[in-house]
Amino acid sequence: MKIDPQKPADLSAQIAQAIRDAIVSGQLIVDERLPSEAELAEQFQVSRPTVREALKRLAAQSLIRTQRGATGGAFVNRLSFEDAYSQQITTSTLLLSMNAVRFDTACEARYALERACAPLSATRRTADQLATMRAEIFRQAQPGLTDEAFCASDVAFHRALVDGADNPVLSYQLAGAVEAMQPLMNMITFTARSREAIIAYHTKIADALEAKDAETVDFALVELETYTRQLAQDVAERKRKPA
Amino acid sequence: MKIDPQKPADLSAQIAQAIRDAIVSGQLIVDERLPSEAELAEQFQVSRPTVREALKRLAAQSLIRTQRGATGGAFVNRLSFEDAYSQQITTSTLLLSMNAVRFDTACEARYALERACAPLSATRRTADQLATMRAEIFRQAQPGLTDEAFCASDVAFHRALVDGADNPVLSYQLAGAVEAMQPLMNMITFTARSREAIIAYHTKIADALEAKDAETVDFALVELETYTRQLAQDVAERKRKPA
DNA sequence: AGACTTTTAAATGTCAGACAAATAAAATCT
DNA sequence: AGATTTTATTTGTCTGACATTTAAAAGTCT
Repeated sequence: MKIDPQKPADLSAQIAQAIRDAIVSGQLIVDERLPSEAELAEQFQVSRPTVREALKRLAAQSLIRTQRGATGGAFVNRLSFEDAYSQQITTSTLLLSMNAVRFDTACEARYALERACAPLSATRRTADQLATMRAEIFRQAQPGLTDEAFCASDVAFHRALVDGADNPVLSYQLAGAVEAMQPLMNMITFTARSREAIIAYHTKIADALEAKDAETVDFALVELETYTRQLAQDVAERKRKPA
Repeated sequence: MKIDPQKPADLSAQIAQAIRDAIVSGQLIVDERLPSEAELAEQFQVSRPTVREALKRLAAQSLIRTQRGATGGAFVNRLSFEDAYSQQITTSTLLLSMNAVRFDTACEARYALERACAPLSATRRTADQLATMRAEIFRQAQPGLTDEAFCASDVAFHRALVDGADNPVLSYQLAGAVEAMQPLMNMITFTARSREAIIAYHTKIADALEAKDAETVDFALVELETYTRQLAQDVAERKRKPA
């Protein structure tokens, strides 16, 4: 891990990469303490600020955590699913907004992934997750709900569906896909009638999950996808011809 | 974005979060230049090293890029799919290795997601992607191939399948799931017979994709998943009773 | 002796000021 | 006009210092 040729790029980036490699390859294990900043500076033959910049890079990825005080230092962090979620959501959101991904593309991806969860969810969903879905459906039916609140509730509903698969890896992967769609969905204005339609689909999904009927869940998801894409298309067309 | 109460945590983390929020919310747009480090230091009433640590955090997430020289500075980066891939692979790999996710869980997630791509891939795969899959199958049949090389080729094969869906969002989401599995797969020793079996499944998948037969692709993937999980189970049992 | 308080040492967090290197625009020269 | 040199700006790095936090060691009192 000591390797550090002084030729090409930023020293702090090189040092960060060296430590990152050591973590990923397992040379540094969880909760192990890194040498102090002064020691690392000596080891890499750089100054302490440079080492610190490298450590901050790693901290930004939740690969290490730092602690002050006598027994403090930088420790290899056990990456939690929660940390991974939030990073993924940030990344996915930016990816979608910065690359001008078409609504259809994002929508297709989201529902393809969600349908992958559905059969598992139909088998494993807990009563608790079912209750969450019912509660969100109830919330969505409230009059006077803003469009944004409606979307947030929609995300919570689908999140419960995904978590029903009882597979943390799947939940992690899908958190990005579902939540990153929210800003795009927020561009849609939901009329009372369209809300009613969406709630009907949600109810159908919840009912089918309760009955552990995977096929019906899948069918309802396809319908919901079609309907959502139609809504977005209408909005786009109305924008083109505003009068 | 100027807000910065000096109460709780590290200043550099706060500053990074403030700038990150400005980017995510769209206040700072792609390719826009941030104020110079000296100006930021003045603006936030901190020293330049503190600002630099904050910027390094953002650089670690590929949110900004820096450039030296007269017209240099820190610029809001257009997050590329490629950057997002590599970040996701690092995160997923660590998540799997650090949290001792069971092989079955990861495997289930991977194949669930891959099956989500399959119908799209059956419709849209290009001749080029098909050729890649054939080439990887050919490589997998070479005698004297190490287990690691076999796994790497396996990843490349499945990667081509996923890319066949022609949906960058899906490709991005699945890159992590597929590639992060590789270290786990590397723990399996592939006998000549098991390689033969896997190659047979791969061939079946490629044939079905060529024929645009989504149903057969799905069926073959299920078979491959079952077989892979059986292999892993055998390895685990042999470890328990080594004699 | 045991419990409490004080001191001390080690570590990260922050600051100030300086110089090096890169880079493009401005100024200068041929 | 074109090529060259100068200059200014900005990031990258270094040195040295002080502040803050924290736990262990030392000391004190009952």
